[in-house]
Amino acid sequence: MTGTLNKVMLIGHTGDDVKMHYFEGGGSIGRFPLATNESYTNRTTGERVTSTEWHNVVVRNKAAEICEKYLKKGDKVYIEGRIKTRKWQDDQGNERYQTEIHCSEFTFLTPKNESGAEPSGNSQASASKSAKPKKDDYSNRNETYSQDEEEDDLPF
Amino acid sequence: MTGTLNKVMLIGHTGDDVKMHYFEGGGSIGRFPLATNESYTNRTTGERVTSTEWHNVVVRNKAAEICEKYLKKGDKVYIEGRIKTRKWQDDQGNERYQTEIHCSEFTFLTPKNESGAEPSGNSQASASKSAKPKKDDYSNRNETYSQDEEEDDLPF
Amino acid sequence: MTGTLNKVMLIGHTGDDVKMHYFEGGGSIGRFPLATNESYTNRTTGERVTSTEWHNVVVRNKAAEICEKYLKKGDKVYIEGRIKTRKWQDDQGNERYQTEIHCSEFTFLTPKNESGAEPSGNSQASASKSAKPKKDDYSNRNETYSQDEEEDDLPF
Amino acid sequence: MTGTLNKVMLIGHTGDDVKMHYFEGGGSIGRFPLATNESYTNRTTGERVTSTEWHNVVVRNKAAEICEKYLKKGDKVYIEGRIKTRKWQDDQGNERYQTEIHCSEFTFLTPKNESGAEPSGNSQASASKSAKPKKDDYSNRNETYSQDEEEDDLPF
DNA sequence: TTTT
DNA sequence: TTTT
Repeated sequence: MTGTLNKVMLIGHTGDDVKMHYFEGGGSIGRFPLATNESYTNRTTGERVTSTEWHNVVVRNKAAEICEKYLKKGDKVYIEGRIKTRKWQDDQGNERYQTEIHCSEFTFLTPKNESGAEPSGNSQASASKSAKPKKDDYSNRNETYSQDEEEDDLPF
Repeated sequence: MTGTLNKVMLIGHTGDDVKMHYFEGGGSIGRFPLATNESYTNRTTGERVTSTEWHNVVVRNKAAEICEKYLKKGDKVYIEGRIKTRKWQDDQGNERYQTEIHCSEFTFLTPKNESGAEPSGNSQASASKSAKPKKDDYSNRNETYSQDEEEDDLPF
Repeated sequence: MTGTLNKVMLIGHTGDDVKMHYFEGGGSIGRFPLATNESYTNRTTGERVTSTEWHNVVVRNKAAEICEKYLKKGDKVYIEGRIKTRKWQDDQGNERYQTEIHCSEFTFLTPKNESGAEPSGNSQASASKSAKPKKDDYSNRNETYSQDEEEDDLPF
Repeated sequence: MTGTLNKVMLIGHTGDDVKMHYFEGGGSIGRFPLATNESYTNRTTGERVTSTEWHNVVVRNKAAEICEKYLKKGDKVYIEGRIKTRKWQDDQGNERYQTEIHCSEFTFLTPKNESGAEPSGNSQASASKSAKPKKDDYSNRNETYSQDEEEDDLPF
């Protein structure tokens, strides 16, 4: 609302497989860590320094299921979404914050035959069979997936 | 390094003035909170829900000084940068994390005469006087500022 | 398809009102020019040079109608979309190309009371009345609008 | 100037090698075509349609040389830059327009050993030898390159 | 702590 | 054709 923008674009490698969590109403979310790298030259020492930044990526519903199915640890992926910081309490009662990337769009960048684990069967089969595929039909692994932002209102 | 991308683009309103911190070597950083808003309709209740996301923006050196000078609490601004999560220890010795947006580019979006506080003097004066302005000369408030990413290697 | 990305993000001022075109099947498109500005210092002369870039923005259906209603000549707006180059033939039979920005998301950045022309009536009224607003209900001018990318397959 | 934004982000495959052009003063530009793909389902026929969009990418100076050296036809690359439409006259005296993507940043996405043609020698050698590498030293193919936007004022 |  |  009110003319603001909250947009994140990442290209990185996943640090783990997608961990799914299913809700009672039928919704689901998937989570996985994504690493991006920075490298720069330290001005005083002239040394090349590399550092890794880890992002907590969150995907929902159909998109989560697609990621769980096709995205394997170590794969390269483009992620678009927004930043969301969740507040929680640790066991000492302290307020803690966790910043997450809520993903609205993604594109797999690891070539199909190089992915850590490959789904069996042909992921491209279904599209030609269905005259009017639903919006969340994801028949082709090699496609940009765009999450329908309004498809749910899960409490997170 | 290795073909990754870590990019954030925000349009929001600042929640406070820029707080500066100066280092001994001459470097400086500025920090300010930036609010973005989300609004969606709760599917079950049909209610319109609005929520605010707060981002910790960090700017460095010359860019920090420009923001301190021209950016006032409540102003609208476009921020581009990267996500960086800093680790720190609280007084109980727990590891804590703080996610920041390290700004590399910004554009003021609040019209000049509407800004909360206006700098005295003419911010456009210097450019025409100097035949070869330095890269970090920011003579015009109404310009996109692009931080020279390699200009320092401050320990943050 | 195949893991590509085609993304444009613009903040600029509209050079004209939105021109609508209605199709027989009920679809519509709107077009308007958007100006972005660049300014840099000529290295040899030390002069400050300003240049304007004009973008041909194309919006469709409901989004087009919202833009037509609320976006006036001179307004500032954030536009997100993709680049599309259309081929056409001029009257001498030459192949010509026109590059357009097909808009999928936008956010008005001109404060409500400053817009060139204001719609009469309260644009915020409808949301609270309808328990389950349709996705393309745009009851609030001050909101990011996200076009449903798959809602049509118009031949352009 | 004046708080505008002109940003393009592409991930695509190059359609050709980089064509270089050298200026007398020492500057250079490189040009290459970049393909992005779109695929959607035609609503009436239910058919899967794929279309390719070609972008004219322009890089300058050091960045151009790096692209010429490391980027081969068919490689996947991330390109960031701005849209610029050039006006020219055809031989019939008609005004023609050509839209280009002026690249300010890029990241190679094709794994090193898969690129069409590999540079001989070790592209990582130079950094460790020089204590204070120049900003435009590009010792590592696997890095995001950020063009110094103000390094020249070529007339294009 | 912002804004509409 | 916009804006500052």
